[in-house]
Amino acid sequence: MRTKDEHKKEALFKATVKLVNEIGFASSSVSKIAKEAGVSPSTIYVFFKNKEDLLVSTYVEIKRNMADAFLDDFDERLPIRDIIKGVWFSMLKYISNNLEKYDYLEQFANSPFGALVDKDALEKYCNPILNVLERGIEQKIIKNVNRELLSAFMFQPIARLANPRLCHGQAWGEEDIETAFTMAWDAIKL
Amino acid sequence: MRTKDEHKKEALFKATVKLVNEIGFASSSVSKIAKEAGVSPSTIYVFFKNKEDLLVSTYVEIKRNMADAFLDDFDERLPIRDIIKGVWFSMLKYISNNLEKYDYLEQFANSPFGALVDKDALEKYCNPILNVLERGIEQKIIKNVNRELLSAFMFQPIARLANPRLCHGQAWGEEDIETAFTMAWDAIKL
Amino acid sequence: MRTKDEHKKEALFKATVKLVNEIGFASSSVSKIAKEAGVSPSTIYVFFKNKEDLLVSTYVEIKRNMADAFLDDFDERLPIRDIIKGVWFSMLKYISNNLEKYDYLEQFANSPFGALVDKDALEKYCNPILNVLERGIEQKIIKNVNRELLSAFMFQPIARLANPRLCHGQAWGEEDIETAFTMAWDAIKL
Amino acid sequence: MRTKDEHKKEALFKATVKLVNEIGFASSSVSKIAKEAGVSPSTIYVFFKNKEDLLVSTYVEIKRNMADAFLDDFDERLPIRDIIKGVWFSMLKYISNNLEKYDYLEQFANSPFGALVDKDALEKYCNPILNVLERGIEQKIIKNVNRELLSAFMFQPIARLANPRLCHGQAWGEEDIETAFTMAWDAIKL
DNA sequence: GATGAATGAGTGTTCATTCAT
DNA sequence: CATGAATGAACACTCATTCAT
Repeated sequence: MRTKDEHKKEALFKATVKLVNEIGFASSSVSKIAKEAGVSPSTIYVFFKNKEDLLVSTYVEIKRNMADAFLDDFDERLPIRDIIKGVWFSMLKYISNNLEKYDYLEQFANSPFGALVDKDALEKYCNPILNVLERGIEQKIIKNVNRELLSAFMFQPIARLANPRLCHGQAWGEEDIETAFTMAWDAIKL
Repeated sequence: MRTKDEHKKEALFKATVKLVNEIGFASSSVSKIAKEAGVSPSTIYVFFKNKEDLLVSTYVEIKRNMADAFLDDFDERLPIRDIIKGVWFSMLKYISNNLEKYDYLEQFANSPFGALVDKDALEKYCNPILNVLERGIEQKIIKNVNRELLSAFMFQPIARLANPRLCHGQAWGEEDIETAFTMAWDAIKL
Repeated sequence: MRTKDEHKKEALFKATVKLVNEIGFASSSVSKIAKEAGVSPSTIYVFFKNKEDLLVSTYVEIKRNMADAFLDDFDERLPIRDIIKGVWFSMLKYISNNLEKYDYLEQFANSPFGALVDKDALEKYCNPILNVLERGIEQKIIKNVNRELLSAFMFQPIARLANPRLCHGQAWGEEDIETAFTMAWDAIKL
Repeated sequence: MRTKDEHKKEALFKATVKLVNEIGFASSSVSKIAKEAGVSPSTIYVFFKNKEDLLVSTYVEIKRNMADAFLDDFDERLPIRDIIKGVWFSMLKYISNNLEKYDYLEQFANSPFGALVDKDALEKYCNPILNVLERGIEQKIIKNVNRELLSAFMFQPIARLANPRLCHGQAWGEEDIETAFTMAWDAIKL
């Protein structure tokens, strides 16, 4: 028997992300994705159970990839503000350098497929960051408020800043980013 | 016969929003929308040029409706912080009470259709708010930074807090909202 | 609006029967049937809910048609043997003249679709014949045995005689048919 | 290694019959049959030229098996009526005990595949029975009519009685079967 | 001998849209 | 104005079969 070609799976992930960016979730059909990936539509069903499986797998793949990047130079021994600043910059950098992937996440989450993923399983990737926030609260550095609020003010604005659709192609300089982090920190610091 | 027309158009807007919420953008076909609205599929083409026109019109309709609500009890003569707090609470209230419409906006914006709307035309609804921010900057109450940053930290977190998909059904009490606004204000205030 | 074209429904029935005869139940696809009927595949879904509905409707249509033919010159006042002989000849004649339809019935019945039809509803067409058999039993003309046995020996052989697949194209003369009925009658008569 | 082969071929016959019974001719795909038999789809092409060959071979296999059973306790020296009664009971018994196989035969015969089998080759299995009928005719015990008529009245009703689809699950007692044979004999006896 | 990878052709069905009324 | 009839194009998916191993 022939051996399974993992390049094809990779190509399918790539094609899916690219197409969803170009023509949107709704219009990204199986056959278009196949053509973009340079395989036959039926080949997709060798690697994935069905279209849903392809889309969800692509999502999970990106999420895992992203979580790795966020925690890349994560160093627990630094002062709390510095740790968070590190993560914050990692996020902005990753998103800026992977706009296609980020856009896929957004479109995926804002679709009925979003409900299909095991959120809790994915959230455990964020635990190291959440733990740092907890420590900050204990040390009276960070406001002791609902954790969702902390996340919302720390990380949500990044989504906007990184999204060229929302910020009409505004390019952010080093200075702006520094300023932005200061604002995020002002929001959550005690 | 004018009245009948407008009823049908209204019904089509409603049906579109409802369906997109229930089954998503991709699965919301013209005929399903027509059936939900209680009209024939071809009737849609009496009111709209095509499917795209229907979706975009629905979007614009909601945007206009929303902007009205945001500026409902807008009073320029109040202190700046109070004005902004008023708008901020209006937004959260509107979104909480109109989750279906809000969800439609999200799905629409995160799709290639988003690019079809005249953003500038819509943004002029926000001018009164932006003007208040300008005054705050002049009066050294608000940080003099890129305006996108101000918007991002003022309003982006609301999107997260109001979105039950992202905050798994967390219900926000009066206190939480008060806290959240404090954080937003901390972020932008000088 | 355009008015529904009943000719097309008729053409679809005809095409279905013809194709099932030529290439069999298993190979008769929706698109082939559409092409044979000279309509678009999607037009089928204007007249029928789905493929199953088309096949079942075709079956029921033939059954009704057939029952009418069987009872065509049914005359209750004749002697019992003559009534049955009349029906018997009608059946053989109808089947011989409508081999395509008969073949469709056989293929349909010998398929999982067969289970989908409301058998009892169809059997009521046969009630007049069954009633005659009952009278024959009361009058001690016909054997008083399980009714299924009577049907099996009266009518089942017809299926074989009329089926050219089973009788390799044997053509039946007047005499043969007369003989065959005698045999059927010998089987059930007391 | 011969043994392994034949196990797989046997398993494929079994799987084919089972699947055709459960989901019908049309839906019984090569890959489903392979899965049911516990082999790879491509393995089928080791044993059979193609799908058609598999289906036809299964048919012939059953036919051979069945003919053996029919002539199991065939004893030429008995009186003619007893010989025929013996065969008749063997048929009914075999069919009742092998409904799956019988159902396969029916579905197969009522399909264009039916035309592909060499009928004459199969019919030679029936020669011993036909010879008995000839002797019965010579001895003026059996009606001297077209041989097809004799077969039709002798054996066709069995198909009906044994087919639970046609006789809605009617269970036949010893007495009923005795009666049924009497009717068959009445039909053909002089 | 036996297999899983791979595919072009085909499946049943729904799509957005037009047309005649 | 409003509609149901009608369709070509597309949909997600499965098919029988071949091929490299």
